[in-house]
Amino acid sequence: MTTINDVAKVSGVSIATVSRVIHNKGKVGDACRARVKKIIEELGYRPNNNASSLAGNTSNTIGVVTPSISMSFFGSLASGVEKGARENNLKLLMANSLYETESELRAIDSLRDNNCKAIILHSEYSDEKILIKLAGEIPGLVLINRFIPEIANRCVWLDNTSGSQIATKYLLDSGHKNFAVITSIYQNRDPSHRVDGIKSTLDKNGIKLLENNIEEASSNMDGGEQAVKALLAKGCKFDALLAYNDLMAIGAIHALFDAGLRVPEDVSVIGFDDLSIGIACRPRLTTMHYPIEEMAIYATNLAIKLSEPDAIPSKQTHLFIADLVIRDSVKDKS
Amino acid sequence: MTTINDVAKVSGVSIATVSRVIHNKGKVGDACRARVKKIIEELGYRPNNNASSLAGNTSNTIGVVTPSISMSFFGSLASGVEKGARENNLKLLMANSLYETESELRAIDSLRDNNCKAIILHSEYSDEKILIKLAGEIPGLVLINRFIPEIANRCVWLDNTSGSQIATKYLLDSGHKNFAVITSIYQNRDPSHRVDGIKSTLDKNGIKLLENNIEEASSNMDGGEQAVKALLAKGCKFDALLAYNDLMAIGAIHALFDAGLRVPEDVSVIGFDDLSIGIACRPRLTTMHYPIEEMAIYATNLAIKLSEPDAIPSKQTHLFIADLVIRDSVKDKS
DNA sequence: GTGAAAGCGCTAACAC
DNA sequence: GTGTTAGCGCTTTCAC
Repeated sequence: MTTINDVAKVSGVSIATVSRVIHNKGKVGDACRARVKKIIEELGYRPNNNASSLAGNTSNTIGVVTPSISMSFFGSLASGVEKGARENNLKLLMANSLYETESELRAIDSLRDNNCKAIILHSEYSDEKILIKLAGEIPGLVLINRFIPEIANRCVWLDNTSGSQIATKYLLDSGHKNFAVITSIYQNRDPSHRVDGIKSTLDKNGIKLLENNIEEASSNMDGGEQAVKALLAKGCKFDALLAYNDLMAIGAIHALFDAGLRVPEDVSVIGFDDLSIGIACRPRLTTMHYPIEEMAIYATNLAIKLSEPDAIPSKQTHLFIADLVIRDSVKDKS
Repeated sequence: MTTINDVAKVSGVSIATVSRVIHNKGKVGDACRARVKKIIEELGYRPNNNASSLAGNTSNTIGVVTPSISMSFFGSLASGVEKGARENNLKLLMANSLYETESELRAIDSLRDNNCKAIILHSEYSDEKILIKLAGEIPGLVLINRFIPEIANRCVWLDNTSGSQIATKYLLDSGHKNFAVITSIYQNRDPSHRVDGIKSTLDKNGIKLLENNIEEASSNMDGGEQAVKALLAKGCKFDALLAYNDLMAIGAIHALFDAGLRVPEDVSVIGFDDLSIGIACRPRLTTMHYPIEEMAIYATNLAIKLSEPDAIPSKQTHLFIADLVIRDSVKDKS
């Protein structure tokens, strides 16, 4: 393995000079710089990141922790962080948190051990106190998809409420009158915000969403099917169905179809997230676009900025808005 | 930041002893070991990975490079590597290669700079020579989804030919007679092997697959739609359609449906890969399961083994077999 | 059993 | 402009 010493020796300069030309800083004579560059090239020298991280007390890695990278949504998230990292010439360290607070914490620790410059954390299960403490300890920590007022500036999140308001409004505008909602059994954060958005919009338009028309289930395709079956079994009548997310929406479409109902002719269905799976079903799913990749890139840049020693604290939070993707699962009755 | 020195000082021993208790090796008195452990706990000490990598000339990271982590298939791959890494107490470094040889190489280099112990590489665009050279330089390099005879032992791959043979056989056994194939415009490796498997199986059963019944397109949903439209436009008649992958298969189902053909009543469709998207369409897709996550875990363990200094070279290659997942897109006419 | 000490490859003062 | 040098936090040989 060729080291900075080898380069220095061959080029007949000191390692300090080599270091200077590598990082393009400090003063180096033009001829000297050119020669060293050439030697580096010839020798195929590449700096050892571990050594420079150790010596410089920084690292060129950024970490991301998500529950499970194999899920489409988190794949997009990771992809965004990777892009951001690449643009900033950083390496990406990844850890799965596996949907529970204990392993989530372990994942974060493992990234810290590697001296990550910044960490993007999608935390679902750790409570706010822990996260606030963590944020205090790690300057480059940014939360994605979660808002905690005390560390507002470290949060990159989506306005779920306005998202579902837009969806509801769209259904209303296209002439729907009887609404049903299928949502997650875990009525915390996102699910509850989305339901709130629906209720408030309906309220404003003089429509009361009956509790009977809300069904909770797992937030996946199966859950969607089950929820719709339950709704139907209760004798619930509706011409518009708002699903917590795309997975549930697709399950819902299947259940509706199995029950002899046509989408969107009999029932309009709208999802949330805009996963690529939304164009695999028929009708293609109308949904709210969750700009997760864009948010992840943003979060990455933010985290890098915050990790710098001269970062200026701010009270600004970083809120994104979902927008409507119109496809074929909603009928225009207006 | 608390270092090994702090721990040593507080426990009144040398750093050598602390290092010994951390790694559970070498001889340390019981009382001493217990005390040091306690102090480590109390101080919340965590070893600095960069320092130990540097000093020990190894690292605790494993790298994975795939074209694009946001695609479902590669998400599963990465997920497998992550699992393998976690089981071995390693961190995962990730890099996207973006579908071209130049950035693929850059990605690999960036992982090497970090002293990765092992690297799992899904390479589509680099040629064999480069990969063979790379394998020579990096003991812990394992290729996934690619077979290169010269470095057979470093390849974890799938038997695409047998996979499509199984699929074809299934269609034959269920009474289909008229076959059509939609495949990728890039007829290298996987796509051509899969087509080969189909042709040979058909041949053996006295059926000739007409060139006219093979259509090439992009290997995604749109490509699947286009290919089927082209087939239909040519006046091609078929009751069984083999798609290069699930994405194309789903596109095909849509195109068939749009043309007024029912799946599977009029045409049976079979995919390949077993992406989760296969249950989002109706009928649910019958397909070949590509055990990519399992393969990735296997590859990770292999790479770790190979990276060890006393690794024994072997001529064994690591071949996996796809198996049939029967759902609803194939009709039993037998 | 335990400690001293020599690096690992690099960065960043500081000196010239 | 360029070189010297003191570490960064750790592993590992070698003494005792």
